[in-house]
Amino acid sequence: MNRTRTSIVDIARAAGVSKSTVSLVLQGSPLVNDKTREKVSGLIDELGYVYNRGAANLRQARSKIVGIVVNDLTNSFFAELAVGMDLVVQSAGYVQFLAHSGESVDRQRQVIASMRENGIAGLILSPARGTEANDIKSLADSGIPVVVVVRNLPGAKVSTLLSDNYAGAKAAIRHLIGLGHRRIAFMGGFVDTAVFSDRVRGYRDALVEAGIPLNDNFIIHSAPSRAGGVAAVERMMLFAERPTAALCLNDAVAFGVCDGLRSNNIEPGKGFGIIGFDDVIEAKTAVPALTTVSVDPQGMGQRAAQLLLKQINAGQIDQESIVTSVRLVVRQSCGAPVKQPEEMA
Amino acid sequence: MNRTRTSIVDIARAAGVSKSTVSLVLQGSPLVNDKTREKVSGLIDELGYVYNRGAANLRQARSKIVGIVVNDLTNSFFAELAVGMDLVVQSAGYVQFLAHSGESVDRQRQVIASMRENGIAGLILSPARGTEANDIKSLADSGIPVVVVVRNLPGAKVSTLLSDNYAGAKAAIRHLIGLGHRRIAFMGGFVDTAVFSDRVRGYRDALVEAGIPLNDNFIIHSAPSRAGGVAAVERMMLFAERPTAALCLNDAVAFGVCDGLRSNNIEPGKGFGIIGFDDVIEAKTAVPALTTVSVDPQGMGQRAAQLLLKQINAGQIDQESIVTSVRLVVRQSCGAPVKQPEEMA
DNA sequence: CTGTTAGCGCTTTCAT
DNA sequence: ATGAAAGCGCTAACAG
Repeated sequence: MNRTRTSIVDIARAAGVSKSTVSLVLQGSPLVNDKTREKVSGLIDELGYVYNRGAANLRQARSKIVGIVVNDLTNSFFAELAVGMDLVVQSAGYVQFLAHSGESVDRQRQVIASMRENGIAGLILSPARGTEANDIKSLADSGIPVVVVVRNLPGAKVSTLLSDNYAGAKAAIRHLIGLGHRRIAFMGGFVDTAVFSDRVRGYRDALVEAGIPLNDNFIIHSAPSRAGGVAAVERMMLFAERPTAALCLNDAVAFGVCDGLRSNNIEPGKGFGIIGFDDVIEAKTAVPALTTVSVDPQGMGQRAAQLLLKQINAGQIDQESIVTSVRLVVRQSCGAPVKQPEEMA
Repeated sequence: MNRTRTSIVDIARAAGVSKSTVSLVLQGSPLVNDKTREKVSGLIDELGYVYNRGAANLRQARSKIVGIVVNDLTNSFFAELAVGMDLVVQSAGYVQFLAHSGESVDRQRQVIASMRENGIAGLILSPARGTEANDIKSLADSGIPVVVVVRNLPGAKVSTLLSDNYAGAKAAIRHLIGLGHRRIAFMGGFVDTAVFSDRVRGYRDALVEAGIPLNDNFIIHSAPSRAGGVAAVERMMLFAERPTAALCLNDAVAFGVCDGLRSNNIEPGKGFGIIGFDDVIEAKTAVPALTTVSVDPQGMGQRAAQLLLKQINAGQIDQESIVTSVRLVVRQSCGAPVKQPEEMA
């Protein structure tokens, strides 16, 4: 209940040594005599001393605090991302300012500024929609490491963790093949995006790897939307030898494919294997049992934190490096246990 | 990219004033001449000065940092709780250390210690299972306000936010009455707990309020477990005039009631209105569409944060005060939109 | 209105 | 192995 906490000098006086000695004890220095160390340590918890890390930070001009700003903690994907970060941050002896931007760039800017004033050693940002490279420029320029996750920030000179579309597509196709499918389509999207071509490449390579002949008709282009998914199914229905499963460019397309299948009296999941990339995370709750390909959020969080800590310790920040994260996770909405397609056509 | 950040003296020198003056400008003091203020402010963002809150904290022996420790951020209930706290903490100009204990008391203890060293002005704790009053005693004794939420910590002399069982029960019954039910049972539990009697009191009062005669047979005692729920239904089936709905002591009982109804060929929700108190939060995912009575997590988070800030600003901590939180929220697992019983018996 | 002075609690040479 | 002294960046009296 003391108004002024007991400090290093209090325990120094009590032990009859100088504060330097106490400081050395605190740091576990080997230069201090065992007997004094013992006495000092005794006093330390006898007097209920608590270390003032703020003072140390000031003196040393560094801190073991990292900032984490997440666009939507309410979304279980991001919550798990945060938990993954928390795990490694904590084990490394750091603490985190963890804030929720609620997809507001204003709030995000504000909170980043505040964290900076509070002396964070680094920042992990899962950007709010509409964030620009500029929003983290001054921070990064001041030499504080920044790691961006999940969403890309074009033009920002910081390390970024995005999902590995190629590997993800490959894993998804392997999954379908493992379920016994041989005729597998790729639905949705056009050729002009990097995302599309990476995913198609993964799709192709996985088929080749399994010795399944490629059939270019099975790459069914359409708008990357729910309507596009419906359209793709309609197109597919015309085929003499129809696919028994499909990988969809994203979850919106996948929803559309479900719609399309149902109006053709095919039960998605049962009659037709279907996996969607989980891009439009916000829509996740819309179709409960959809199997999706997505990054493992906790794992991604851990990697992001590790990356940040590495940069902090190196005292040097990566410029322009883009790291990609792999890992297929079959998830339903709500992170509930996996539900697989139970039969195949 | 400077190794040493520009400080208050740098800008003082540049402006040809003393650092006190700069400090005053920073604090928006009215005692400073408009012209100097202008010059100083100009230099401040010209030189890219960033305020060192740590130094200020040290000098003032206080901080605008609060600690928040949550037992499971992965659970959407607690994630939303955290978001509610974040909202008010941030608007009050504070930052938060937010950590996830993962239901580990060790981890929790560790993280609280770390936050304390980092100079938090207060702590909000959603305790890990097994937490004891002792775990926060020294913190509270040192004069740092602590607010405990969701779970009670018997013996802890701190303010605590728990749900208001009486009001919750009342709200639940009103809800069922609003759906047209008149014969409503209360299932599960025995008389010896405060929780039980509060809930039954709410149940009774709501019925009286609606002019529905009480029928003591409709209070069906049973173990507060899933098995207890099944047993309660069996008992109920013997009644000549059966209830058409029930409020269950907790969600475990409610699950049991669902089981029991199904084995009697009654469809829960459709054939029989059923609401469970949402105590066993961990079980939430087990029954997707169960209607539950629970506190609004965001609202509770906000209230907790407000309470904490009030205590921080008062410079004085509540001892032994227990605040209760109201508010019926009809939720399914995953926080998905409400699904109501669509018909009544 | 503005400058001087004296720390907050710690770490860190540099002596001893 | 331990102490003395300086100083991190800021605020708070107190003078002027």
